[in-house]
Amino acid sequence: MDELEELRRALEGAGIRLTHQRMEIYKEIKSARDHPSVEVLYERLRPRLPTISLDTVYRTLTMFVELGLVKRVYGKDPVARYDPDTSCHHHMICKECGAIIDFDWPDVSELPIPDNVRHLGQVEYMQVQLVGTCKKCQKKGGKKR
Amino acid sequence: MDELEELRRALEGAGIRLTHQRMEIYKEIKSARDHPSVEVLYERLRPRLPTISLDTVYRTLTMFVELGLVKRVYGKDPVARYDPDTSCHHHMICKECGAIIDFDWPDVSELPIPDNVRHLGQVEYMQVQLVGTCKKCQKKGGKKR
DNA sequence: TCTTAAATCAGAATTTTTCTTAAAAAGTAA
DNA sequence: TTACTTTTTAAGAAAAATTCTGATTTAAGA
Repeated sequence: MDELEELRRALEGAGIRLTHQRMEIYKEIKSARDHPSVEVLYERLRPRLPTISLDTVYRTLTMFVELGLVKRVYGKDPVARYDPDTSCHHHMICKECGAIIDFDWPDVSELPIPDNVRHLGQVEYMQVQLVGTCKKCQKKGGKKR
Repeated sequence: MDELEELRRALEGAGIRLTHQRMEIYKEIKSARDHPSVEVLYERLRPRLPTISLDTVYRTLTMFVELGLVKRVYGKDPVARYDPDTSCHHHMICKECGAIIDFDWPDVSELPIPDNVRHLGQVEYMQVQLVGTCKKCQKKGGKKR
């Protein structure tokens, strides 16, 4: 089954055109496992799409977020990063290197949102963030970067 | 007991001077309940400290984060915001207006970090993010911002 | 194929954050 | 206090991230 089917349907449903750039950006983010920023995705796309503009990557990812195709997340810096996995999962964020690492925690994922939160508004999704130091940076020890 | 005692001790422990600006920034962030950005804090401080620079607010808050006096969080935008509450609690983030609202969820707060996460690194703290639409924006209905 | 609205590119503009440097303030010792 | 040393600050410049503007190109339906 075509991996672009989800994109095709989402765009059609919203009356948005399926362009070459959108397909390539979709493929790139959907195959990423490191929650890349726009800048990083842009650099990965350039070999294939030498004339693509940074702005197109920004606009397209914002659109993907609005369509629910990807999620926008933040790590240690004020830089938007994108997560192709829209299912319920969680993130470990490294304070040193900024890595964002996925993990599962069914005990939390399966809990219902408690009643005392209902009055805050309508919840779309829930995720846990663990902030700390990743294995790699622990080994390096001390402060880096 | 002096509300600035925590600041005094943290700075002393790190060999950092206690200045007028640091005291005022500390008092301002510690009394805030809306997770303000640097820009917002700066505007709140200006009436009292007309010559303070934005850069001082940035530097000081970064220092407070490193000392563990406050936490840095992100909501819907790529703008750093600061949380004076360093105890375990969670956030509801409104996609519309960007509000960050505190809530408690003891069932999660009291869970131990699961074993399959140990190998990811050392965890300093954990928090849940609920992303959705706050009560106020629900009432307004439709897209706003 | 033609038409037209939508999308893209390139560069400029904005916004957020950090850096540089000279001046001011804080701590120390006489 | 005064003189000396070091840290901190303010101001503006610089850098980084994101969004906007306007001309050109493209997708998709007639």
